[in-house]
Amino acid sequence: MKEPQPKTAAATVADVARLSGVSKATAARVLGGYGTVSDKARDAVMLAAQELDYRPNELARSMTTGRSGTIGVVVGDIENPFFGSAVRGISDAARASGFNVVLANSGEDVEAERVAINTLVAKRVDGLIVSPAQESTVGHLEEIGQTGRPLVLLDRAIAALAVDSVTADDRQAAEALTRLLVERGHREIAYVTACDTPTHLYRDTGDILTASVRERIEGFLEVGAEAGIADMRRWVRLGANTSDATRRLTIDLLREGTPPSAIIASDSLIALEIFKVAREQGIDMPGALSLVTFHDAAWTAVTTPPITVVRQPVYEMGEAAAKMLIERLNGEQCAPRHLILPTQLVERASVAVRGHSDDGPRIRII
Amino acid sequence: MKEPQPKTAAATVADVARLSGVSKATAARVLGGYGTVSDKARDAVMLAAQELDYRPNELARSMTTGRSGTIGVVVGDIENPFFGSAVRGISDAARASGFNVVLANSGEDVEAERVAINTLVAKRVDGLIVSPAQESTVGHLEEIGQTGRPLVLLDRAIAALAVDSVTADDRQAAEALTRLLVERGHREIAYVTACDTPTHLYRDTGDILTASVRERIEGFLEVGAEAGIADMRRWVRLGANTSDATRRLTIDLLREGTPPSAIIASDSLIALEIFKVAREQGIDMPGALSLVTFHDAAWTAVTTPPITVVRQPVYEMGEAAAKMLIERLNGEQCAPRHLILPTQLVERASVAVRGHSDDGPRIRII
DNA sequence: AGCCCCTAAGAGACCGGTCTCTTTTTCAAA
DNA sequence: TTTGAAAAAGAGACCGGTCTCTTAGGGGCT
Repeated sequence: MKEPQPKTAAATVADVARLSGVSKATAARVLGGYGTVSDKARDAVMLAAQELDYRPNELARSMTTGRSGTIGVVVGDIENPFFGSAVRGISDAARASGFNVVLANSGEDVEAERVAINTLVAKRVDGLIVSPAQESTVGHLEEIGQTGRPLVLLDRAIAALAVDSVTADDRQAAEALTRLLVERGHREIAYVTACDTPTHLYRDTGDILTASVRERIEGFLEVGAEAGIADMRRWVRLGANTSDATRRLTIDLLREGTPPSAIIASDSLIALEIFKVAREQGIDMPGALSLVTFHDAAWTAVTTPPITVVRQPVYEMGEAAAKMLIERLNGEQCAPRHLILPTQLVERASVAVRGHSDDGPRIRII
Repeated sequence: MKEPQPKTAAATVADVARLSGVSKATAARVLGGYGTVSDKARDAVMLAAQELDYRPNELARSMTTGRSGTIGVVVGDIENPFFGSAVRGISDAARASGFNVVLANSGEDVEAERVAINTLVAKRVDGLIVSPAQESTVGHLEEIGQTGRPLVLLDRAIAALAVDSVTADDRQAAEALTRLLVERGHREIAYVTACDTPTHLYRDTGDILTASVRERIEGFLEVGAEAGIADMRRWVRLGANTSDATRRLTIDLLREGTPPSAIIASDSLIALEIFKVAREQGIDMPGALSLVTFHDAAWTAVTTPPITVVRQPVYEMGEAAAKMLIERLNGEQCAPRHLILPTQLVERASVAVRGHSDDGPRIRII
């Protein structure tokens, strides 16, 4: 029935036209599904197309139409389940509207991010969804707008950039988490994040170049201040961007003169590593150490104790970002929109109640 | 210095040529980095390019060169950490060789897979990496070859297809897992997989359309037979392809007259759900139920008890697949290669020793 | 029959690069 | 100075589609 023709070059519209005895224009109309064509011509063309195993060349099509039907996505690390879910949301929404996804990993490195964006623009993606590594370096993001392509920021908004964004309500979430701990009697609460500064030290929120993390730290500090905890800032720990770094940082933290009685992890990868360290060191959880984290990763529900988390609607964030982008591609011209999705505190069992007398069990690592 | 020109159409080689006062061909030589050009001309062109904020159009370039510098990847579900790691491996290797990745989710549905492949071919990806949903339907995979594009199968080989593949040693892994359980005295061992048949019933390995799973079940059955366990086949359970399905299936399994004393989960998503069910039902693990799984997902190390797993080199599998594909793209012409990476049994604490007297604790769910 | 409108089809430019082929320039050796 | 080969630059076809513009037919209406 169908003859495989491995060596022959792929059939083109012109080939089909020739075989079916119509002009290239008519064949193109049938194959491209536009214009008006008689049934007779249509049948002839379709037959010839099948005969030649014609496959349209989207590249050529994109070239003339100026639309590639492709959206570029740049995330920090697709291996992180957070981005895994987000990309799935993006990709489902994109497919529903006939778009494809080109994926690039930045490894949270701005330079890699810049290169990736340039490549994607060169490939003529119709629009981009980016989870920017840093807020301070935005030149490459601004350039996207200059090329006339819409951009949607995912998970991390940048105030200086007048573009759409989809984020979770990080500030509120951090406040809820911190307040929970404070209400349970905790006063030594550490906040551990993958974000980093050149000195690896935290002085003020201006140091933090990732909006979502900054918001969280602000919420954390504010609730601490409200509760009258002195020098809350010293409890912020940066640079937990690899499992090794997290491990070292956690051990150092727990070895200090006054170790924290509770830790807030900025993402589930960090929480996992902290959990492992605590378990290895034989630290009773939550008795001696409470742990809460952002991102309701699948595993947080099955540990002993299960972890209290803030659930971010990650899949939905990805989905919303893609939908926003596609609206822009369909001509939506409104002012930049900032969609902030609500989070949900999921209380499980990783937070202990501490007496105010400060006589709870103490961690001791040698 | 640089003038943003938002409304102006993107600058082309011809524009740059005009401004710099050279021919289009010369400008193209400079911008495209080929041919020989005088320093004077080069400088003029570069200056003009900067002035106009020239950005190359990869689409146009691909059209003439016939190479898009893009590889298409079709996986079942990017949300599954298994594929997350694999895609990261692919994407890192691809980038190292200057390739981009277009990602498509099949949702383990052959029809969606077919559509995705057609789209990717239409987009003129240089080659594809596919984790095929079914072994029985290969027409769309064969067509890839007919278009002259190399294909590498990931995680699931298909004997009928003469193409490269990268898999883990599933057979050996299943044998190791089953043998471990048998040696610990287990004789009622269930195997739970996401694969399914039209009847949802398992008769023989011919029913299983995913090579990796078939190999695993064969290994499972063989070790069972060696151990003299009667009718091992009845312990194979299919259709755990959503968390709800897994949950129902697990509860049914544990309610049977003779429930299993151990379960082998075919992937970490299934294991997670089984673990949750066991915990909810108050089943002592491993005392009343042992659990082992394929895929050393991050969480398996932190549960109580931690789960004994088979570690597959997932990232490396993705990496190897991409490297193989790129070799083909660079003209490698050898016969199809089948790379089988070794797995590793990671013994943790989810397997109990059972006495031969069959008097261990029994599961009872009402 | 004459006129008009509408459908169908063809011709050919165009998108933005690459690449071949040809012509001009450069420069060193004779 | 002449000569010749190599280097540099230009002209224009080409990739495979889309799309505009033009021309050829086919009723319906007066």
